Amino acid sequence: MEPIADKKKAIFESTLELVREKGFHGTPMSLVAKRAGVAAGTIYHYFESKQDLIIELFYYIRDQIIAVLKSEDAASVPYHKCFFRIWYGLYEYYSQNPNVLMFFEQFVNSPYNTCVNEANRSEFHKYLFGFFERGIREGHLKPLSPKILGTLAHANIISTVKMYSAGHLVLEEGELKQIPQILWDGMRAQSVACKV
Amino acid sequence: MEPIADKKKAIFESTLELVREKGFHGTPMSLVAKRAGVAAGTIYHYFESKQDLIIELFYYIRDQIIAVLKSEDAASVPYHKCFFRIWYGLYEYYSQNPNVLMFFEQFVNSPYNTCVNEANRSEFHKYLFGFFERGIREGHLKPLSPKILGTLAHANIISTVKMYSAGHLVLEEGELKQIPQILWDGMRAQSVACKV
Amino acid sequence: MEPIADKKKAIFESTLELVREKGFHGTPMSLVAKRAGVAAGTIYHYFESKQDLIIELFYYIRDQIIAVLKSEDAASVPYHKCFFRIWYGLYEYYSQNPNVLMFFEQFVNSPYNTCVNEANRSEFHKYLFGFFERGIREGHLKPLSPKILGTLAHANIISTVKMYSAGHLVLEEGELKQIPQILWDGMRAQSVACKV
Amino acid sequence: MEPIADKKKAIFESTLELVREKGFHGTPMSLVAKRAGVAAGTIYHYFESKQDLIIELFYYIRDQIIAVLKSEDAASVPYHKCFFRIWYGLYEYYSQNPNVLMFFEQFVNSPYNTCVNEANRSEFHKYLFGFFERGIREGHLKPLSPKILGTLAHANIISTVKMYSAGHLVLEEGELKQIPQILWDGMRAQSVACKV
DNA sequence: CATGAATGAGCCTTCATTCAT
DNA sequence: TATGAATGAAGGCTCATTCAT
Repeated sequence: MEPIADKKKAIFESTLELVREKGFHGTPMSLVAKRAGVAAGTIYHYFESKQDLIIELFYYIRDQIIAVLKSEDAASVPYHKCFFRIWYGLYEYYSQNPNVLMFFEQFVNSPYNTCVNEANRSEFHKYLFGFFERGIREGHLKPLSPKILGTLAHANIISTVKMYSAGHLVLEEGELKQIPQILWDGMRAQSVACKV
Repeated sequence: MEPIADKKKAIFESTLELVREKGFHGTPMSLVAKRAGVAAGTIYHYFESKQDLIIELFYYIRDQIIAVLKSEDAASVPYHKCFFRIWYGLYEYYSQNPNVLMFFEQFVNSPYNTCVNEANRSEFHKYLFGFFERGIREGHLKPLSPKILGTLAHANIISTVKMYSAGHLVLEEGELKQIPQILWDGMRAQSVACKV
Repeated sequence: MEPIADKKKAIFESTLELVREKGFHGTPMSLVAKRAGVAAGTIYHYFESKQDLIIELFYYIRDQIIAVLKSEDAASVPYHKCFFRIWYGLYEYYSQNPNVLMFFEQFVNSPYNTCVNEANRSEFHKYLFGFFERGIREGHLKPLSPKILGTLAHANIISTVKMYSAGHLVLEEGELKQIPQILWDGMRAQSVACKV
Repeated sequence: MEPIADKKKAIFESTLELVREKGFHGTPMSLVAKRAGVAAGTIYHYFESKQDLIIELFYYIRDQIIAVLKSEDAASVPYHKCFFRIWYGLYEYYSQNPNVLMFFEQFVNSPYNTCVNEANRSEFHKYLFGFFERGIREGHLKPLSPKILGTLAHANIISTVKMYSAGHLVLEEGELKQIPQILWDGMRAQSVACKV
């Protein structure tokens, strides 16, 4: 992976900020350019169109998130522990990159989403679902579809971040840690759960 | 609540369809008008501006969802049962009104959202959180913030609907019913859970 | 043929003038609008795009020229006389509508031309060639392809008008009338020509 | 006349091709550069501006055409024969260089044309008209203005080439040769014509 | 109330031209 | 000489909104 050109990165960051502040529609290319410190025309050296910029930005972010997933998943660590590490890893990433989260949410519910081919879109899901598939196979989780468990888990993380961002979540000492616990309690194989 | 004028409703439905098909940005007033079978100017007799139309539509939908909540909640029914009835009620509603769900998701992540005052926005949450507050108070659920439980539950429902809409969810006999079960298992008071 | 809306005609005339003055490329829609006395957006009520405007204008003009042809051709008049009447008729029309001529020349040598389907483009030629076909059939003209004779005749007329417009043609009493004479002398059946 | 630098010639040829394919407006400097195999900036070492490139290209072509004229005109050859040789010479040149013809036609009807001073523009005409002036003086042609005869003759040639390029001209054995004949029959002094 | 032609600000995009390397 | 990334003015087009009918 070669390093991304400075200007290109500046354009990405500028877009990310503006989309959060004003939404896709409220983010003209002229403003993206100004905040990135480049001329309007310059964007078109790096991206074919606004749509292309948005989609490439999506890939750029997706790769970051995949990197988080990979760094927290390890076959050598007990599954239970990985589960919580991934939860916290993604939680941290999204919390510290609120621009990313809002961009992602808007992207998914936008017409741009339909322009991303299936293979590219689910690169992230491949990793995520893989982790849950393993949990099911090894008997840690309820025997449902990995897609279902993965999707629900991700939704749980994102909702938590959004509550926090919106100021609705009081982060008392122990409150945050109970949220992945709810998820785990719901998903773990019940026989194990009640053996205690 | 007086009944909504026919044209107003037609405009609402037209907007809802178009926003799903083309997103906010791809939904010009002229198209809303055409599909609603009215002239462009007519919309401005019912709504002050496009923003006003969007926000009023948000309220219109929110009220439908609140109605679902109310119809499934009943103090006379065991809490556990209400929980699942609400889950299924909202699941059904969103499934059968996919326009609504996409509109909602887009609305929340749009600049329009910031124009809705806090009181109005949380009308729905008041009911939702109230239900979870009761569950905690009566000892059915883990003693967390009702906001957290309510938000997580709603995210769980919406994710399920979206999986289904995207065709990722195989609705085998028993698969669907396990999803609210995951939620319940995660949220219920653990002492109770393992007493069995 | 219903009368053309006032605004539409104003846009046509404005375009015609500007294209002569500044060429296709030097004629922005904003200027077309300003000179036509309408707003820029208004043009797009009447035409889908700049290309559409140009092409419709082409048809508009073509119909005027066809009308000239038709008004001068008459089976009841001796062929020789019709020939000269048509020559003068077109010459007059082009001379008095120099905007039209320059537009036409530019249109033919522009990429827009390829957007006009064959049938539409040759509506004018159908009439023109028809006249020469008759001349050949009746033995007035050399037995060549009517397409060739028609095309050469039209080029002759246009060249004459352009010389005049450029100021290169001194319109002495008898000079102009010798030009169609050259054409006629070249095209008429030789046996007849030298019988005299 | 020093020989033209290789790159300069490549730029000329590239421009010529592109103008035919896409018209003036559809021929950006960046594309000219790419097809010529040079960088965009390089063009500006050879030409001051796009306008300068176009105008210099016009002269470049004009000189080629003048060369054709000169090579076919010879005082030692009977006038009648020269007339046909020039006709065929130009016809051949334009037919084999269709890029040239389209460029020329577009140039004449473009705003660039007004930038060429009169003296330069009519360099070609000087030769052309000179030939017809001689024809008149020597009694071979009708006693009209040489400008008129020359212009009509040139238009006749160009029309023929364009018919051929468009595929409208069936080049049967004898058909082509009748076209300059038409021209000659029209222009030659009539007393001579009918003496036969 | 209803209409829809008209408006014009603002957006995405192109492209002739420059200049640091 | 040669390069090509960068510039930014200008153009085509959209669309929320108005208003005369």
